[in-house]
Amino acid sequence: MSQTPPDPNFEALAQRAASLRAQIHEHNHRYFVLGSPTISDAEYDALFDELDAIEKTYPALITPDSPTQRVGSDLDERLPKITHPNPTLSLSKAYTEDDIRAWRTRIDKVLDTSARLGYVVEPKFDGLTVVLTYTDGILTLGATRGDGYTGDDVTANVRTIRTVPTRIPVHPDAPRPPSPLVVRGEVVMLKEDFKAFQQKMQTEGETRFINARNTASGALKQLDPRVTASRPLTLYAFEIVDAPDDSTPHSQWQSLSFLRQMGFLVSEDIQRFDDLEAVIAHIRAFEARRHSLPFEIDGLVIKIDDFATYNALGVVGKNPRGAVAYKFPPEVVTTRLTGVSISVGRTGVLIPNAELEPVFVSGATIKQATLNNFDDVARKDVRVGDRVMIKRAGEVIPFVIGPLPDARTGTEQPITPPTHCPFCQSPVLHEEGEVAYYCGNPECPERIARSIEYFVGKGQMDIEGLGEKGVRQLLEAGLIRDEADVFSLKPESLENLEGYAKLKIQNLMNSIEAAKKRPLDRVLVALGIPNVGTTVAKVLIKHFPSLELLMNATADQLQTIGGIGPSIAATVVDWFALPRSRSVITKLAAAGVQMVSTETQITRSEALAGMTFVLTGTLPTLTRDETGALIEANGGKVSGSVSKKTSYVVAGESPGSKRDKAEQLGVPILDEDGLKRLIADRGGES
DNA sequence: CACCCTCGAGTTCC
DNA sequence: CTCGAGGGTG
Repeated sequence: MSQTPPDPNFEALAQRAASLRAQIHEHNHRYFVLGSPTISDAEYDALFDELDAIEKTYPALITPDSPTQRVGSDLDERLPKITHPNPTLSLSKAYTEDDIRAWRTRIDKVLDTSARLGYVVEPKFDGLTVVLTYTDGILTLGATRGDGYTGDDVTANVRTIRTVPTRIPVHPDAPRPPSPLVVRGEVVMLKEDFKAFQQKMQTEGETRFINARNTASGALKQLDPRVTASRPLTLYAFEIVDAPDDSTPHSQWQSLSFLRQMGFLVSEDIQRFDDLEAVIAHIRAFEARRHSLPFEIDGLVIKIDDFATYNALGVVGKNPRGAVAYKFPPEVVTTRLTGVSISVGRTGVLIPNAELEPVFVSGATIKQATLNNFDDVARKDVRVGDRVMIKRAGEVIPFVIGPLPDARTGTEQPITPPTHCPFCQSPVLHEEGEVAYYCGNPECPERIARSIEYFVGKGQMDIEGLGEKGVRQLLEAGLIRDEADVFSLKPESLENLEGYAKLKIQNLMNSIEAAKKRPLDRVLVALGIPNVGTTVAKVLIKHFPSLELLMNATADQLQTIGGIGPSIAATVVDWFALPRSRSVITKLAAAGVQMVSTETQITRSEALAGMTFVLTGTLPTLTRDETGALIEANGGKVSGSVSKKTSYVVAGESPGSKRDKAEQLGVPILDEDGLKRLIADRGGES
């Protein structure tokens, strides 16, 4: 060992280490004792790793009480303690592919061999590790991992978990179990179970259950096993800790089948590889589908398969050398809710938006997230100033999971629905039993801006070159006041506007001209009548093939149409009764916008008549719109959600949850070719 | 009246 | 993509 050279930063690092130790101690206390953490697991890990790194560089800075010197504890003083004869060690962590390769290189040094090694890759469950002891096949002890050496005795609680065999073998013809048999497993709450449980508790006014892991942990540590029994826990077995030598497998991969034979639930998402690069490729692929797993994971564990080799590798510090835990980049982080802004949609609904201290999650810096509605805010009890947990739902849309109430200082401000529209000051409306709060003023400038944005948007009038910014600009310049004014824009008046060059103006004019020929059902959608989207608009136009006719229809007449109930009928009639609506329609007609249905419904065949399709993912050659048009042209229907009634799901590259749902319900799945073949087989046209 | 299916509306970042 | 709510059905 060489002498550590003096470092000008030594003082600063010593201070930093002390501060990290204090922070980690506090968070340990909050997490393990109070059960209410104020930072996310990933942030905790980051603090820990930073301290660990400092101490590795300057071992002189290690103090006996440093959190790095012991394995984290989750002991609960109310429960009886047991001592583990075979302590559970923690695994060294890897955050990058190179970390994994480095792990392999360290192995080579120790073994002094480049022999081919087998690897088993398992999900790293985000739950609680428990140790189960069986004597003559009877479950005699169930204990939490605790700090690895000492755990809580939760035998009675563990027995209530359905996937824990209390007596093995489960099947009479299976081999007799060795005795004693000590098995390690992970107690988790499956995502689906957690969701259902959370919902159930919410209806009973309990909103504390924020994440599956903490809920599972709480459930397992109940003093009354009946409470545990009422919570949907699942145990996955993943390791044989101890058993008489001659009777058990000699590799991890074989132990997993052995555990299955004994009647334990073992995850199906475990694989074995002979090559480290294959392991890495697997990890990369796995990360993409981690969300379609039934349980939460925060990474993958890679183990050397062969026990003899694994044991020969020994232990360094508190980590076995034969395994490594690869951690996914964090997906749940905490940040501060600095404020709430209110937006008004074109329908008048007021939506609270969270303003966040910028934070990096799942590949992007988030500084804003929707809070959906005020019911949600009240249910979660989020307040301005709170530290909140954030994730990106489906990897994309930022989502506020909930506050960390224990991090409050007392200065946080509750969020209440406004009594007046922030844009036009008119009183806010709220129907009893409904979630939404409305600005009821159809002339509200913000609502009008939103309506026009929607009107020119894609899928409606589809005027290219005119987006949100452009609409606001035109409104401010006084060039438009409503939807119809878009059609009377003059090239000359645009010239003075910032950002409008000759070519851009020309393109915009062409686009506006083209919009006059949109089919009537699209015009109807564009008008933005509440509850009238593509489907409803099509139905309405079919029965009332001109705006003139539709405008004069009564609610009773509308209700006779299938799919139109009292609610839609009322909103349609009400909307046409508004002076603003009538004026817009008159102006549109005057501007030359198509106001009658040309009704040359280009149904080329009835090949798909009576069938409903749901689209997900990206197809190789057709766009989403083209696929939909193709299906409709052949008499089929396109729907947004998968159900038992769905005939086919058409899935392309990187499909979403709909594909999984289809598999669940047994709905057949087609690719693009499959769809084309189906149409051709039934005499349709592509 | 309680379900299930379907639709509509709004959603972030770059 | 997800939620809330409308419409229809048993």
